[in-house]
Amino acid sequence: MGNADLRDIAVIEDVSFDVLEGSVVAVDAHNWLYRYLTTTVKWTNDDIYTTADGTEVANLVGVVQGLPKFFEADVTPVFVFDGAVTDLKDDEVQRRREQREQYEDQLEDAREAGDAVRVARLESRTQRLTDVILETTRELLALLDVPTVDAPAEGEAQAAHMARRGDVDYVGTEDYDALLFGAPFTLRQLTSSGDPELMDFEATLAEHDLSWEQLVDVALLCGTDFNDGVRGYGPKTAVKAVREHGDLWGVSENEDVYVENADRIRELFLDPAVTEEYTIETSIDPDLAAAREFVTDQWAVDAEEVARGFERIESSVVQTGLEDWT
DNA sequence: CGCGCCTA
DNA sequence: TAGGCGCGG
Repeated sequence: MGNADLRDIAVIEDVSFDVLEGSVVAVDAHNWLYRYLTTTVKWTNDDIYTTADGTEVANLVGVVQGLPKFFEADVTPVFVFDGAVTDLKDDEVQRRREQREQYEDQLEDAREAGDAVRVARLESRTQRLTDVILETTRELLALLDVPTVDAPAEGEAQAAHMARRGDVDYVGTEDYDALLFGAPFTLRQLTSSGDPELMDFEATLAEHDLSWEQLVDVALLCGTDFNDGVRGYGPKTAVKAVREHGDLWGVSENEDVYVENADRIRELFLDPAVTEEYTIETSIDPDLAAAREFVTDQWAVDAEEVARGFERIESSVVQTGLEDWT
């Protein structure tokens, strides 16, 4: 079920944060948040991020700690939020829900058995983006004057569309799917401490002598978020087959393979629901006092947890502003 | 080369 | 979740 197969096909290089200076990145908000909640927060005490009534607000800490990385590199993030899920995605959502319930059962067992390592591992999988998390993230970003865009459907598709139009320079997501949505340049590992990876769409097509449509067909054979791959087809065989037979239909006729919903999934990647009704304001003027009040008073996050993050936001945004005026 | 299993 | 290893085709 390999999305990771795409990694073998993609042309990826390490870049330094310096080269991103002055650029705009359309960040897949759900992907970024999920990443933050499962990596950063996992190692720390849950209680810090939970309000008195048990509401999880670790996302607020994640936003405050995660934004300085962008600002200090003089990179403007645009957070793109998912809209409605497609029918196909519903299946996937359902599948994940079932899997999550399974994990939660296992988590119970592990807790009872006192297996701390297992508990930590399972906890990272049962994280989820609640309505409260999404809503409070939006509110905090608004207070910090960070631009957001609401996608009609897939946030990743919307981000890719914005990049294709030239309204942003990069898509930011861990997901290799961005390549299938035709995002020209995708940045991975924006949440981790090391250098980001840059995935190059045109270079990927050129490397394998494929068109965009053919690349999607290759992915359909290997497997995507929306379909299981065809048994026996990995990156190498799939590329070879598509090039030999032109497209998925050619492969189907000649090699007796069948991909369910192929035409719908193809369309999902090649012509997804996106909007051009958005504005991206790159000069950021955060209301830090209001943001602090929101996080530490309204949501009762320990002020010490976010003090350093707010300081970094304050100094980096002020510096950026000064640079802009010179 | 693909895949499943395992470990970090 | 990614990367390495050994099997089987």
